[in-house]
Amino acid sequence: MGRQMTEMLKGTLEGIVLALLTGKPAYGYEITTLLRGQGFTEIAEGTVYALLVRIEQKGLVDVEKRPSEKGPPRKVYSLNEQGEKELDEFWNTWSFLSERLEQLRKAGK
Amino acid sequence: MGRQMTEMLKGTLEGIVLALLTGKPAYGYEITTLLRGQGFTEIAEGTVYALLVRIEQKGLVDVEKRPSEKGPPRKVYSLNEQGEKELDEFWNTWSFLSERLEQLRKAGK
DNA sequence: TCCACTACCTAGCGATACTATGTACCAGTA
DNA sequence: TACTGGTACATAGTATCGCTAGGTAGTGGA
Repeated sequence: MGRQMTEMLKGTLEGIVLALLTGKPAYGYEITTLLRGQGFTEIAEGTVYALLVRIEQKGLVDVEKRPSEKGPPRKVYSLNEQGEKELDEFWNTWSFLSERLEQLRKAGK
Repeated sequence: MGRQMTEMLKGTLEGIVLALLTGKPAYGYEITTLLRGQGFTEIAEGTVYALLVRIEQKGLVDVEKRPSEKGPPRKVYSLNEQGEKELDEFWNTWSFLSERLEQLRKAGK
């Protein structure tokens, strides 16, 4: 992963995962492959699991264990009310930053 | 500063400062007030100086010391060729992330 | 003399993504 | 049986970066 991308993902990756969970619960392995499918090809598996532990401890998601046909049981995460609130704030923060950066980009050329 | 914003600035603040420097050299105190003027009202002064040290050590900027009428001498930073290259990469990384997030936002509602 | 503004700098801290590695379950196959 | 590969989760250690909380120094005005 590029150094820039690694740093830029700090803070945004959590929002990305929360966004992925809106409406459709998912488990860690699934989230990793989802991210890879969306172009985040170099996200480390361990990064995702560590993030999931964090958002669970922050109380942003509910967890349910479900058996899998193909391996160890899955931990399915679903966004709860607090998680939705956090996601709202994330979009607000993102919008602010995004607008400032687009202005800067325009000004630059 | 909000926790989310603090984390999201990681990686982007460097790009923001490099963008501010395109075409118009500036010194640290000036950059801090510029940032404040653009809405980043809570950027800590120390953060800016530490960042400037970093981008200088990475060779992204040239530095020139100039006397000031109102205080200690200023260190004026100007973007060099390598800095412009880094800024290009920054915009690429930003664009990638930005597009993914806008897709996610659309999908979410 | 004291305060405010200008201007720069730094040590220590907290949060987060990455690296590297380990564990475990199952199916197919040689 | 033994091996391989895919599924699925977990974590210790590291590096980076922004913030906190100070400090130093020059100038001018109350």
